[in-house]
Amino acid sequence: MLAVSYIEENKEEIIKRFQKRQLDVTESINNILTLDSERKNTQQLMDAELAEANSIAKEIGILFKKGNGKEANELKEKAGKLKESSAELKNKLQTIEVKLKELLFHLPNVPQEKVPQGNSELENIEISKHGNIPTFNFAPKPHWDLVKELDLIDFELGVKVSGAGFPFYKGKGAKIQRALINFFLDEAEKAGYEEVITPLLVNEASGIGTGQLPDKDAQMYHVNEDELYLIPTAEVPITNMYRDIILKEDDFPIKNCGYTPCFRREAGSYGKDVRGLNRLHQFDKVEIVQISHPSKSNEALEGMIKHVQGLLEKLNLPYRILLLCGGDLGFASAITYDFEVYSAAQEKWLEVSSVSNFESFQSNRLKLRFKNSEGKSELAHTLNGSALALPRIVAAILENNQTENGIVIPEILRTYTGFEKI
RNA sequence: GGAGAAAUGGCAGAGCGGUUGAAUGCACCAGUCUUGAAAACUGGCAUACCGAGAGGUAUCGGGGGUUCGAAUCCCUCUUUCUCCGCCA
Repeated sequence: MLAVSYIEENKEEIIKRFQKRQLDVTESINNILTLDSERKNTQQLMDAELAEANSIAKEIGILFKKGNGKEANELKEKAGKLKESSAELKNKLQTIEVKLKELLFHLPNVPQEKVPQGNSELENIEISKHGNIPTFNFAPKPHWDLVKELDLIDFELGVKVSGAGFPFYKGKGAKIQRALINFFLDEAEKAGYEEVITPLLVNEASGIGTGQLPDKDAQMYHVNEDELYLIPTAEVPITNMYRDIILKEDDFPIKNCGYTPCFRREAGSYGKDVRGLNRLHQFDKVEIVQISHPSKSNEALEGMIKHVQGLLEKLNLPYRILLLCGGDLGFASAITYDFEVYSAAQEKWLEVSSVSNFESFQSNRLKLRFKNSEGKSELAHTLNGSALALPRIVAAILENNQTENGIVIPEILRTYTGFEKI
């Protein structure tokens, strides 16, 4: 959520920047500014009436103490009338505030200057490409065939027990999951991220804080009975640890990491790239989160990119980094880099990580602030990234490392798996 | 799940219808003193919104109500604690 004061001060620039998202926000920004000035006017009127009512109430108190009941009763009548009209103003103010919030909630974040304009993923910019795409002297098999032959992952069993998109990992397939989780967590810890184990169900306020609610509620599983949501990413509980908090300047940077399963309904995505591990309702991910001083957040973003790169290089996977164009940029993000790993058998790039700077967009919803050097509270910046999401990494390892006599486990993982080959 | 008690500033803790945005202590910050520090003393020390400012408004777990006036009374929700039950 953008701050109204920010919109007011940077109106033209914001409208221009939203063109990167292919959005014309002129009208909604004008509406926001009009509503906000209405809000101010109404509040001024209401405050004036309340001030008068308050001073009358005080007078009445004094009169009663003096035993001057007659005069006090006259004042009571006056105060009663003031109460009625201020209640009307209060209603009006609430209506305005609801409308204003509605508009602000539906306005996405302002893309950074370097974000390219564009409509869809086709216009994302490839920043760099690393590693070698493997070649085979046999026809490489896609991971869904490999996992079946080797009995590593059982999709049908998942369908029976839960439904599509909820696989069982078995034997060495399960071990690889655990190995990757531990490897990712160890690397994050080395990079200065403190590990947390979070709740997997969160309340509505948390969903609003990080921007999943009120708009994308169709993407989250909802436990109606208890008004809780299953987390779509550890970003939600980790970032919400800092909701309603005022930090000190020397608390920065705050770095947390956490492994969680992630639950996504993936409503409306049927039929597209959903085979095997490519798209699941439940998957595992290690997430890294930073709370940063506004002046340092882009630097922090660079650090997170380096960290993810390090993981992919240690796993020896060919990957590329994309700078997302405005049209493909997430609702809450000001700038996002995607990491894609090459899948040899599917002959395509699979997204395995998304690293974003949300600037103050989430902080404003979260009321996550810090006292700046002048002693004033200012919104902090939030960032997060996947480091990494498991399923497509597993897919790429299986597919890229297959040989005629088995799948070779990346060297770095062998101390975690305890085996070198499947 | 049942019965009871409670929720006040960074923390502890008063207040239980009327100059209470809130005593007091601790913590913290600044000043005096000191070569420096400690101690002592003096002052400051919540958040948001409105206002150029003076200042105003709201907030004592959340929401609603009674009243001219609510931290204080009522309703409701949430959370915590104690006891009982259940349970990895």
